[in-house]
Amino acid sequence: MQRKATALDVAKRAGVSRSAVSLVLNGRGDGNVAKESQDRIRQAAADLNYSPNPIALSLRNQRTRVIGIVSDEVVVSPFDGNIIGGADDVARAHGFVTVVMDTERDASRDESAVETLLDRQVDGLMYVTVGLKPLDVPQGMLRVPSVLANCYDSSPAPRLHHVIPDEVSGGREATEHLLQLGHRDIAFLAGAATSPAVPLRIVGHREAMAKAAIPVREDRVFMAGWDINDGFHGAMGLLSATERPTAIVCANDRLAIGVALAAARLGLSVPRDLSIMGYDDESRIAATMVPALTTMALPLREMGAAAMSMLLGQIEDPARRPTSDGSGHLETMVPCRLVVRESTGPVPAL
Amino acid sequence: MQRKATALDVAKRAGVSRSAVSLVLNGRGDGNVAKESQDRIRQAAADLNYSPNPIALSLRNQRTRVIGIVSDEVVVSPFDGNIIGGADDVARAHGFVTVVMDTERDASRDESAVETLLDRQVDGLMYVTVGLKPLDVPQGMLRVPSVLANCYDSSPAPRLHHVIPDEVSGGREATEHLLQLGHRDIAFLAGAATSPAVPLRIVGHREAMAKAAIPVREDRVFMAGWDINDGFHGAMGLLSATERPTAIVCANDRLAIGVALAAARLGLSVPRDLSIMGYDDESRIAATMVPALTTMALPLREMGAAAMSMLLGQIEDPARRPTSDGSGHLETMVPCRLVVRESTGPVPAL
DNA sequence: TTGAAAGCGATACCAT
DNA sequence: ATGGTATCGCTTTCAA
Repeated sequence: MQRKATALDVAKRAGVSRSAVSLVLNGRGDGNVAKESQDRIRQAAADLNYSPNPIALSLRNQRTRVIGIVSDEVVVSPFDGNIIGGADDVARAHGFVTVVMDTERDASRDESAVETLLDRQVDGLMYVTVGLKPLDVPQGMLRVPSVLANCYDSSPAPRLHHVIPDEVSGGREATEHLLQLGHRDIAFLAGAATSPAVPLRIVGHREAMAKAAIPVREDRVFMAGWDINDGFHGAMGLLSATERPTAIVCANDRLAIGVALAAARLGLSVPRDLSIMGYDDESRIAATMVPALTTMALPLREMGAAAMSMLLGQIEDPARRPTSDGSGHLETMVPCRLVVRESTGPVPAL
Repeated sequence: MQRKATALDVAKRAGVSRSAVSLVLNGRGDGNVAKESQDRIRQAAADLNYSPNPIALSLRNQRTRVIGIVSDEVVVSPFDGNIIGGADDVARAHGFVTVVMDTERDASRDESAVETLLDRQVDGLMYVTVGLKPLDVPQGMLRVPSVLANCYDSSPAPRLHHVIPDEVSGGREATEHLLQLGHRDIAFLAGAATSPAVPLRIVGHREAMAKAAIPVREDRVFMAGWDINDGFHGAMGLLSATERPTAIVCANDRLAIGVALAAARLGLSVPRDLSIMGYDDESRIAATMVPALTTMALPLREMGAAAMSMLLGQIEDPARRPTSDGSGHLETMVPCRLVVRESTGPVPAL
């Protein structure tokens, strides 16, 4: 592997000095360097396939064009992977590179991940979580421009901008979809109590029911958990009763799988006898379920992109960083998206 | 954010020169610097919370301690995420950081991802794929130490070391597990034809059947696809026939979900009437299925760790890089791991 | 219009 | 034993 061409090589070939090369290649040639020299320099650079050494640039400019991303569990999750994908797209488009450190659900690794990244001189930081949650913001994040994606500063006076999904309207629109199909007895399997998304979605559900003037039966709304077996057991309880709901909204697509399993075991046909809604639009799951799952898609890519745009904005214009006086608008809320497939249908005739 | 301490700051505080600081902090103090000065230097470094600037180090040493990882689709996959997790663990333990670029299934982005990474002066490269596959190795990977994880050089004379799972024994052991439970009529839903893992697992299946002296019915082994609906339709065909298999091996856990759905719809109880095996041990799926899935776990973390160890070895000792004469052992095969849960059981009595 | 020189932070060689 | 100096590759200021 022969050494890459440096600015000096280009200068020699063009018969000028390094400074001239630098000026021209950075668009500040006009008025400083003779038109003719400019051409020679550009030609030489092209010949040698020159591009400046980013390491040297970083050292010189004190900016690395690297964004550090800390994630609580990307590497095992199809979810926030998409947030990172959206963020990375935006970063790449601006000539930045992302370095992600995953703490694998071990919050005690947060600080050290941030320090490692800071040590590497990242220009900005982003913290991404799989599920919506309050975050005990690592100290280091306050030292450089930073944003939060799918989580929010848990301190009394939030200091960082965050981007989160609009869970209330997500819950509301899910229920509204079912309402429009004529359902009146709708159950809501709401995930696990630890997630702040849960109460928000329930609020949305209640709003929709209230608007339709339908009372919410308390035994129809409960925390089930997040996994297939949770959905299964929740549904078995709901569906074995003499009076069973005609539709079930699940807090994620895996719960919906459990519900579908339960329905099949009980001889119920979906969506003829029972409508099922998922949440997340999990890739490789929702679209290929049998029947294909109607679900509420989380706007993960958009969230990642929005968070990164916000961050890059702060980096290039430090004035945009949130002020410590707690003023200003620190929240971006992205709407969820209803995806209608085949697991929901008209309410069965009585 | 006040500036970080530099070697010069430490030198001043200790009343010595930068060189002395460098020597001492790199363990080459003895014989060069007075014991007393050494102590003062170490003390000063601790006081100032000094650590060398990695950017400056990179420029100076021409090594960045950054490993570039190109992945074909991590960000949407719970699978190779684990490979990367395993790789990252090892890298971190050696003071390296990983930068991953995901091409999101667009092979035309391979070269540019590699170039971006190379441009950033990574010390080594790793290419990771979700499923086993031959790889058209990006040119750039030949310019620095590189390894392949879950894929292999498709060229006639492989130039890069690769780490892959032992699919043949995976297929064999899956079938053997069922054989031990007394099953004789075993179906094999084998994924999609495009994956090289498919024929390998089938070979394993046939080996196991042959060893048990059971003829393989050709209508019992076929490519179904990789998704839930594929498993469902495959199983509906298999299970609606008058003579149905007592066990089905699936090429992944999502297929197994489809099979379970079909079984439930047909009123078949698992594992009483039908045993189902998955493959992958996909997180959040296999362990929480109803019933919990017996499955063949892919050794993803181990593969990532093995690949990274290999790579770091090559970086610190270039002599270990594969020679272009095609000699040497370029393959590391990692065994799969049977995980027995509840979806498999004794063959039903006739 | 051009080139020489300083500096970003660290290491290694070479005098002293 | 110690400190001065060149070097890594680049940008920027300043003199010519």
